[in-house]
Amino acid sequence: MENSAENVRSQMRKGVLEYCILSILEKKEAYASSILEELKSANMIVVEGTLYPLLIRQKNQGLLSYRWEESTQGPPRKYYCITEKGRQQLGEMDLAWQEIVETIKTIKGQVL
Amino acid sequence: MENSAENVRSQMRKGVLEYCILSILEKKEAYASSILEELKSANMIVVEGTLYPLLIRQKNQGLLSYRWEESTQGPPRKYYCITEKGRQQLGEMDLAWQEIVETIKTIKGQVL
DNA sequence: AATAATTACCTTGTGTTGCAAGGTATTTAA
DNA sequence: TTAAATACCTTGCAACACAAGGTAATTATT
Repeated sequence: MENSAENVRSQMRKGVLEYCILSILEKKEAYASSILEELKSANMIVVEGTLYPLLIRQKNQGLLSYRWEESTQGPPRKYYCITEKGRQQLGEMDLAWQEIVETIKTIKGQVL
Repeated sequence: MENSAENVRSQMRKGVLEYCILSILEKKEAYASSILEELKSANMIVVEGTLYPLLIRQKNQGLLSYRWEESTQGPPRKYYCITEKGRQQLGEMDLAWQEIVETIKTIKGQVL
């Protein structure tokens, strides 16, 4: 019914993906395909059907803005850029992430 | 429409909660209310409506078993216990968690 | 004895998220 | 002119967390 190992990873990605996107865009603007590559090279497998709706959601929430840019090879690219509101959200996410990492450490206790 | 800071935490909990439950039950058997308390003391806020379906899901997947035990104060308690299959799943989750922590570090890059 | 408080269990309905599996449009190479 | 590559996007589904309810057993209070 499910590939256990892959399902485990998929579930853990939830909620962390938005954090990853904002973190990537904090450094420099990027378009969807390049974000996919950066995630892939960081070992986080994400598919288009996940990323596009996510970017649109974050744009609708005012966390991102975008501009079109012609490409020398292929169709135009939609470059996303983090907004001030996005930076604030990212700050909250940094805190939330650190808290969760600490929580897991606490629960795993002396085992780890 | 949403409390941003709390929503961020709620989303990040997704997928990690199952990991927390198995980790808690790895150490010793426990019943729902005591699991709630342990999570709370580790700073992870979870409500009953989240925990009960989760325990039932994990039991149905064969990751947990349970037994009833009378209580000296109140109704009987349902003590959950991790199974061998649960331990295997926990092993996969340990790996998945470490991978995600590494991934975030990679993405945050030299910033952190 | 009747009522309230406490402790423990559980369910239903809703919104969010990730994914599989599709699709459209532009440019370049064959 | 056809195919390949690149880039965009949508629809339908399943899993999850949560709010807001509810039931049942024991003990304390009136």
